[in-house]
Parts: sequence; C-alpha cells; structure tokens
Amino acid sequence: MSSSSDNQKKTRGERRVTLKTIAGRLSLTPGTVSAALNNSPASKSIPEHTKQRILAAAKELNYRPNYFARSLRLQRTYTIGVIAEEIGDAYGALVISGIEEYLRKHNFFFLTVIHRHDPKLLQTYAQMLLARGVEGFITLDTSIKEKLALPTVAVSGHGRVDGVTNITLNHHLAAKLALSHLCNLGHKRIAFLKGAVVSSDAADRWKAICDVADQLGIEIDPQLVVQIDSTDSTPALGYPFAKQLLERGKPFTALLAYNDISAIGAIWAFQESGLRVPADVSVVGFDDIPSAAFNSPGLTTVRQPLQRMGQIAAKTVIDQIEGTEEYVAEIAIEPEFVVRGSTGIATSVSRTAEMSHEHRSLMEREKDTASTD
Amino acid sequence: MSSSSDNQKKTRGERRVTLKTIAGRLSLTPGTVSAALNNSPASKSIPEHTKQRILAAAKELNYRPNYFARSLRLQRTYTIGVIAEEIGDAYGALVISGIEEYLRKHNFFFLTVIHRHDPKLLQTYAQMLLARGVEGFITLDTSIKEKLALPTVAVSGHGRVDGVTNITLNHHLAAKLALSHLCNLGHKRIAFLKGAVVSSDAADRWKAICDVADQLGIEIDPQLVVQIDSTDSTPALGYPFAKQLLERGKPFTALLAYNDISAIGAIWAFQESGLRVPADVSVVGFDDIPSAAFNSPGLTTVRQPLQRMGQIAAKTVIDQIEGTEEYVAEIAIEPEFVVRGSTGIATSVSRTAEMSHEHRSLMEREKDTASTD
DNA sequence: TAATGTTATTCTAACGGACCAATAAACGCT
DNA sequence: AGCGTTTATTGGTCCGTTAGAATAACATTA
Repeated sequence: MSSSSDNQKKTRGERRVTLKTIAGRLSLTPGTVSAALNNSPASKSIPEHTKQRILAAAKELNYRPNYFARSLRLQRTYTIGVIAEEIGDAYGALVISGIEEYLRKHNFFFLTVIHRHDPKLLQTYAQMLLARGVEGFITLDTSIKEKLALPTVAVSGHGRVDGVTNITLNHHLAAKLALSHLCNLGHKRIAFLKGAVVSSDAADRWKAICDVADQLGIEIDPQLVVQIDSTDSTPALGYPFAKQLLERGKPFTALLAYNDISAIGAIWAFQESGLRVPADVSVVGFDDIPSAAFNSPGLTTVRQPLQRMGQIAAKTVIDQIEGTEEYVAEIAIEPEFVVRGSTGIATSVSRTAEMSHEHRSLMEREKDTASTD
Repeated sequence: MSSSSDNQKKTRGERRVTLKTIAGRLSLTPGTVSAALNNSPASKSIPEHTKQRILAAAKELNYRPNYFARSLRLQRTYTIGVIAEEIGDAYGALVISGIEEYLRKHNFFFLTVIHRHDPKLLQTYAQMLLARGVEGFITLDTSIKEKLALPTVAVSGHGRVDGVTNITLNHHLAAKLALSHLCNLGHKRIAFLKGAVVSSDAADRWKAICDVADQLGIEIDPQLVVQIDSTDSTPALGYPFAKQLLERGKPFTALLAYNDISAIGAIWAFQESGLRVPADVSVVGFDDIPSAAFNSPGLTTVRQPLQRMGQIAAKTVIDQIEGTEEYVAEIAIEPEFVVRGSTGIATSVSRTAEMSHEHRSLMEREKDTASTD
C-alpha cells in the first residue's frame, strides 16, 4: 500500500529536489543555496568552502532547478515558437533540424505548431505560443501579414513584413551558378520552367535569372519559357509543361527548371519523347531534395542549404532576444551548386525540335484525327 | 524616455493582465476570479451575475492565464518530450508531423531534442526535458536501455524495454502483402535483400518474411538471399548487393528489398545489366519514401504509415499520463501496400541468369583481363 | 434570540526560485 | 573603545495561480 503510493509519487513528482532540500541538508537557507548555484552578485560574499559544499550537495542530489518557478520569477523561458506550414516534407524537416541544433547548443528549446494550409489558425497558434511564454518566433514557409508581438524570423517568408527578418536564398547567386554552369558547357538555347505565381519566391527567382542571363549574354526566348501553374508536389508538376515546351517546336539544348520536382517531371517527359538526358538536353533543378540524387540520371541542381538556413534563423532570433544584434530586414543565404549526371556538353545540333515534331505527329495520329492543320 | 521604457515593457512583458488586474477592476480578489474562470467546485457558490462580470472583464482585457504560474501550482505542464535520432529525413519528419497533429488537438505541446547518433547525449537530454517538466516521452528510432522516469512510448524502438510501449509495424502483414502480391503475379523464384544486422527491425522483418513464405509455399533459396551490411542511406545501399545477386547466376523473377532505398539501388543495378524492370524482374520496396513514387519506374512498396504511427504514439503517451489506458508493451501498426510500376507479371523464362553472365563477361573483359576462369 | 445554515466572498498558504534588505559577526583602523 | 567595512547569512517578499479554510452577511428555524 505505502509502496504503491510511493511508486506513484516517484512516477509523478520523483520526490523533487528543491533548494529547500539542499538547504535543509546543509543547514543553510534556500536563498544562500540559490545565490551560490547561480553565481549571483550576492554569491561573491559566500566563502569558497561553503560554495563547494553547496555545489557538491546539488550534484549529489541531482538537483535541477524547477523551470517553472524560475520562469515565473525571471519572466524568461528560453523557448522559441516554431510555426510551420508542414514538416512532413524534406524542406520543413531540414530547416527544423537546423533550428534544433543551434537552439540546443544555446540552451533554448522550441515548441512547434503546424498550421497545415489553414491560414486562419496562424493567429490562434501564435496566441497559444505566446501564452506559453515563448520569447520569439520562427516561421517556416508561412505568410504572415503583420508583425507579431515578439522578435520574429521568417524562413522563406512570403512577402516582406516590417519588423520581421526574412531568411531567403541569394537568388542572384543561385541563378549565376546555374546559368554559368550551362554556359560553360556551351549551352546557348536554354529553356525555362517558371514557378507558379503563388509560390513564395517564384518572382524573385525569375527576376534574378533574367538579370544574370543578361549579364552572361544569354538571350531568353519567350518561346522557351513556360510558366507552371499548379501546386502539385509530385514530378507531375513538371511533366505537362515540359511537353508543352516540346510542342512549341523551338529547339533548345538545356532546361533550367523551377525546382527539382518539376525538373524530374520534365526529364520524364523528355525521355518519353525519345530525348536522352543529358546527351540531347541538359536539365538543372533547384533545391536538392533527396530524390534529386536518387533520380536517374542524378539531377544537377542548385542546393538550398536548408539546415544552415534553420541555424541562421535560430541565431538571428536569439540575437534579437538577447539584444546583441540589431534587426535586419533580410538575410540572404548562399546556395551551393551540385553537379550530377543530368547536365553535359551542349550538342551542336539540337534534336529537341525534330523529336518533338515526331512526337507531336504521333500524338495527333493517335488522338486528334480531326486536326486544324 | 518614458515612452522608450513603456515600449520595452510592451515588447517584453506586454503589460501582463493577471488575475489581480481583473480582480482590481471589479473590486474582487484574485481567488474569486480564478474560481469563476476555472469553473472550479467553489464557483458554484458564485452568483451568476458576478460570474458574468468576471468573464466579461477577462475577455475585454484579453486575459491569458500565466502558464508558468499555473504549472508551478498544478504540477502539470501538458508538454511531451520528443527525443529523436534525426528529423532531417522523411521518416522522422513524418512521425513528428503525426505527433504534432494529435498533441495539438489535445492541447498538448512538445519539446524536441535530436541526439544525432550520439547515444551518450540521450540521458542528458532526458534530464533537460525532465527539468522542463515534460509529462511523458516519445522516442523515435532510438535505442533506450532502461525505463525513463515517465510514461514513454518508442516509435520503432530498438529492442524491448520493460515499461516502454513500442510502436512497431505489423511485419507479418507487411510480408504477407508483399509476398502475396508477387505470388499473384506468378512469381516463384524470389530474391531477397536482407537488412543489415544493426538495423532496428531487420531481424523481425526477416522472420516474418520466412514465416509468410512458408505459409504461401514459397521456397526461399539461400542462393537468392543477400544480406546488406552497410548503413548508407543512398540507393548505393542496394546497388552492390544486387550486383552480387546477379553474379551468382541463379535465375529469379522478382526481388523483395529491405527498404525503398535499397530497392532503388537494385533497380539501377538491374537496368545497368540490361534487365528491364518490371518486364524481366519485379522489384518491391519497403517504407514508401517520397522518392519511391518519383522513381522510374514507380516503386511498388509496403508503406509504413509513419504519420499515423506518430499519432498513435502521441495518443498512447497521453492516455498513459491521464491514466485512461493501461500500459501495453507493444502496438502493431498495419502497413499498406502501394502498387506502382516496378512489379509485373512473372516472365515464364527468367533472363536474370543469362543477362548477368553476359554482364559479367563484359565486366571481365573491361576490367579484369587476368580472370581465374 | 441564539443557533444553524446558506451564500458570497476573502484570506492564506503553498508551488520553487530569485532578489534585496537586514543582520550579525569579524576585521582593520584611528 | 568606537567606527566603518567586508564577509556570511538570513528573512521576507514577489512572480501568478489555485485550493481550501475562514469569514461575513443574511435568512431560517428551534
């Protein structure tokens, strides 16, 4: 009977070791023990010998200060709220992994909420986290319209909000890496898959590509640009648009896709049309998702260092909380370039146009006998 | 000056609204207000009219109870500690996503720590979480040797620990799904990639496969079984072992791989040897990672419902905390079977043996002129 | 009218820790 | 001896909340 109640207490409260416990054992008062353990200003008047006794007892009893009592007193929680759209995918997971790493090293914890595509919940969750005393927010791939009450860092935030630091990719460098790689391989006629207008950074990325293309003397032929307008997250995202590109009959030797998913879909489309990658068309992706490496051929791509972006987000928010760093509106992250098998030297004669014609006529014969031609 | 200090207070503490604030405004005491807001037993003696005044004032002032004070008083935190090996990969991320979903719906939060392959840290992190007052633990793909001080649920735990509920896949059903699928397609000679001995559930899975094969009357030829012994997490994991299988020269029409990664690697190996998948060999994977769908051909695979496993883990740990459910040592999760393009009807004549010979002689000619043959 | 019972409300004591003011000795200095 | 300073320690208060005991006001009843 008493054993069972003991057990329960042990399970629930583990016979808590408090300052009082230690103080009692050493015939001191909780205040003295507290001062010694915290190296507070008052502790400079505690004799070394007593300090040692206190430290030893604390270690022996495995004393852990009660986080709630401390937070209540100090009005600090050492906790960050992470608000994400989703973490089931590689993107969110990698960023959070980076956040965790930095925060843990700096003795912070984080609480996570995920507002799966329900923007109304954002305010609710922010309130919940606020009630839990978080000292700052990190948002992931989330559109916030107004400044929250605490230091906030947005990773790939949609749009700029005053007071919120946005961590974004250096799109200019990204474009430069991708385009100069293709340039060096001798590609002149490059096709592009533009991101959907609803995608967070599609516009920025496209602008950077245009700028860099201009610098490198690459002409962007509107005939070779296709805009993605679905938000599918399977390679089916790229497939129909690549087909569309082929049907235009304009030759090209390389494709710069909006992201890896669409690049993989485009490769499917090309291969289905009898084109070899990279022998006939080179393809460059964007992101470096795990599947990029597993694809056949391996996808050459611009890698977003997601984990590092998480770390930097964490650092930024902590610096702002501690007041060691001033607010900046934007932090650009340097992408890396990963060369795999999907890019190669440009062929002098592009087969894309003729192949697509072959393919088109095949399709017409199969499906559309009542042609307008 | 005063404006700047106001500002600071607003940013930091947001001029907290406490019970005292409300009580002061209504000329009541904090205790009364607390009772009314919590609908505590004592509140039945509070007149309706006063209750309404209190509720109205609380809403007007946007009162949020201070979580720390409350936790300190009630010794409850409504927080779970999640200890994971890693979340950068799809596995951990999906499970956490499921955990989040269930916990949030039940007004719990969770703190996450990741002990990237450093088993020593586990104890430290458990302590840190304990100090933060978590009421239970969920471990992910982590080997714990002894019971922690609180209700604990292990998702794919390595080994059984008394007092810890282990959430595992129903390997028997998984094996049945995979093997009967192959059976129905007419496959008789099936090759197997066994998981590395260090992998958490390799042994269980293999045992289940053997049992089911026996039930279905499928003979397992030791010549057609290869054991993976690396822990690579790229498809390179499967590649060399599939090659090894081919070199044995024993014909087979299907391969059941240990997981999707190794299955994809095996498909590479087969294709490189001139074998068509699924025309010559059918391949079945395990897990259903995102790349499985993006692979070409799409990978037929046994899906582990990771998100659901996370949800169930969360439910289990909460039920144990609330005492509504008794401890069970193990909960088996039903896998799903996903049919994609990598499996097809068995060819009557297997080409695997001859192709591998062809390939072998090619390799020998290229690389190894001083052959022992 | 005093005892009893309701009803409405306040008071008090935690929860565990941190900080500050107070105290009390010990010490050096004039 | 008297005085200020340093050293070592204690006590009290507060952080915001809650539970339960206490009390006040008022009505009912023996």
